[in-house]
Amino acid sequence: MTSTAASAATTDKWSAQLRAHGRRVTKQRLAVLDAVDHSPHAVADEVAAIVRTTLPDISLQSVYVVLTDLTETGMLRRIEPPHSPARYETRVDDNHHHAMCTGCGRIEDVDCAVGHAPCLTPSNTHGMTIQIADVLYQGLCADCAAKPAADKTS
Amino acid sequence: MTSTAASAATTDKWSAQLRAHGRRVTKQRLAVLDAVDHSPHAVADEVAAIVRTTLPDISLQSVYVVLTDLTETGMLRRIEPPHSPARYETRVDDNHHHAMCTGCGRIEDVDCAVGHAPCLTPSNTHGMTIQIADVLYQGLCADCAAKPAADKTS
DNA sequence: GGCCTTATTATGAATAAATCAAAATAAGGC
DNA sequence: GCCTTATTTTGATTTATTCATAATAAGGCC
Repeated sequence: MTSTAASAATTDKWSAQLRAHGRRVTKQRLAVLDAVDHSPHAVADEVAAIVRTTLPDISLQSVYVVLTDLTETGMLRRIEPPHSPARYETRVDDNHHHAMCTGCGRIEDVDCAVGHAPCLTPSNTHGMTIQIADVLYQGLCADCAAKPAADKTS
Repeated sequence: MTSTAASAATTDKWSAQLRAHGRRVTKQRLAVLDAVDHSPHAVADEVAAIVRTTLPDISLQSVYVVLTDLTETGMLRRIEPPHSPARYETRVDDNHHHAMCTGCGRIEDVDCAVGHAPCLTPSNTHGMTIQIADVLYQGLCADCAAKPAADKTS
């Protein structure tokens, strides 16, 4: 019989990765990984809400602990957009970036412009060894552009 | 006789810009603009400390109000790096980006890689009209690379 | 130069996000 | 199944920021 929420296959994948990072496999970690995987760019609150569908009594603090730990191992990626609490996603190590709508706040994944991480080779880094380049595009999504002032029904 | 802290010339420049944005010219705004101009990437706390050398009784909240308002007019640019409160700078409208040292947290300006805003034309924006592209490089600065574990004097 | 309107600033409290320390629990090796 | 130690829980705490309201001052006008 399969596990409660996630398919056995994905659960196995997470378990293997957790072990590879020297972490124990717990239902909390699996539930958080599953939640973030199915709801990319979710904030801690939202992750907690999803996790509670399988673990009703988990506290927000515990979710924070797990999210922080998984981010440190590299299994999760944390995005910190302006005017929004931190968001999390399972898509890591593929150098993709993000676009945030200034209207509704929605966040979408955006692949790197040139494909091979052009932003990792800036002109002048003041002697810094660049390890990560996070790009955040901001603009108006198609929906918000269609109804620029829908809230002001004159 | 010149004004207290800033040169008359820069003060005049800020004043003109404030008026152009329909804002009144106040000593608080001038002091904040001057502080941010001389200490780029300063956080609100630091801006308040600098401003207090000329306006000793200004409260942190007032500094926040001014910073927020000036950011809305576009006279200041707000940077929100991970694991740091918001930072401010007077360099606006020149499409430059930032590099943050993962060791010491220092932030440096970085001009755009290709010069003409390559990051403004990503491959797939899901129908979004991109207005801004903020790039944050993270890596180890020369100083921190030189002494990787200076705190652990074993 | 002084007055008046209205923007701006000050004040104090409140909120949201995230972290921390210590106690309770459970994973996984034996 | 037991024991060690990682993990989770709990509750309090911190930090960054915002909000509502009252006090103040900028700049146009006479």
